[in-house]
Amino acid sequence: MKISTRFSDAIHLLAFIHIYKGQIPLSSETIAGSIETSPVMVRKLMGELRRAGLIETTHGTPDPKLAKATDDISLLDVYLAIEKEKPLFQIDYKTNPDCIVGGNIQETLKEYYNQAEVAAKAKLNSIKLSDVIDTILVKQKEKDAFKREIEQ
Amino acid sequence: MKISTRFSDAIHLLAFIHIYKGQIPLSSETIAGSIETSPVMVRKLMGELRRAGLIETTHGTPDPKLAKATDDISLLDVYLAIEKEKPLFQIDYKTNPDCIVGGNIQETLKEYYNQAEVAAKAKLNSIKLSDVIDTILVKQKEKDAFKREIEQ
DNA sequence: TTATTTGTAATTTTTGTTATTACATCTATT
DNA sequence: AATAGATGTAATAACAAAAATTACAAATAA
Repeated sequence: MKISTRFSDAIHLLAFIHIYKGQIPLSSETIAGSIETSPVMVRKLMGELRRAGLIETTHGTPDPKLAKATDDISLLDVYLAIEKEKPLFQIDYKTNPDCIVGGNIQETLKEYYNQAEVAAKAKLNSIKLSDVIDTILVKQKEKDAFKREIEQ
Repeated sequence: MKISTRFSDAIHLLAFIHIYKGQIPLSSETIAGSIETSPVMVRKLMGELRRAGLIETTHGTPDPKLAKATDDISLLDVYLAIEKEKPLFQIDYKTNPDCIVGGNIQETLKEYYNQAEVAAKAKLNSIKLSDVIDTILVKQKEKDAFKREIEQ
């Protein structure tokens, strides 16, 4: 199949809206240009973020807004908006039920996988969109400073 | 993102070897019957587990052995043997480098994603193959007891 | 030396992801 | 109110990674 970057793209989208709001028109076309994906994909992601209460959009108007402060949106909020109930670690449910291992491995791993998944989610919940945006802006400043340096 | 069922199947394989060792011949055919996959897949997984030092096999002989005690093999050991460097959360590397967001999102998310990944891995490292096997055996005993009950 | 099995490579099949096409619906402007 | 430009969504095609299959050399054990 193909590896999904939807979570990564959704964070990109939110940061983009916050950083470029008021600067350029925020159409799905414009946003898609930054993510380098299709406008349809952007609109689909925005639909999921809207239903999760993270952004507000108006039908027909290219002007999405964040529905909350950037320090009130965690990466877990975004993850859940996009990935929903999808487990982080995939369990093989097609095993031989008549075997001691095949018949009990699912229930067993479900417990242990969940512990690891919760640990990751707790960490995602501690990271806010504001952290991501701050880091992006710092990295950009560093790039600009280095660029000026080698130009002299 | 997301992990295939190979991780799940590898744990299955190790538990199967431990539980059925000496009881039945442990050919890739037999093991594949419990996982409900192909013998070739089993041999591939066994190859990776062998190279990671978790099992010992002999070419031509259907008799794999665990290379360590079951409480000395953690789920993280198995995960790393199978998934190697593969990140738990996928970053979209194809974004517009001329955009502030598109040009810095990868480096930014790499840091934060890694924090979440480490949290999950630390938890996986605390769970041992012995825990998995104990849980499987307890669940089987419970099944057997319940089955006897409704038969009377 | 023969049957069985492992170890691997190469190829095909399967399946989830992304891209594309199409269009109804809404907004804003004239 | 008519038009241009946008969103929201469904349906379909194209694509890419995983799993299954096929094939066979090399090793073991009888």
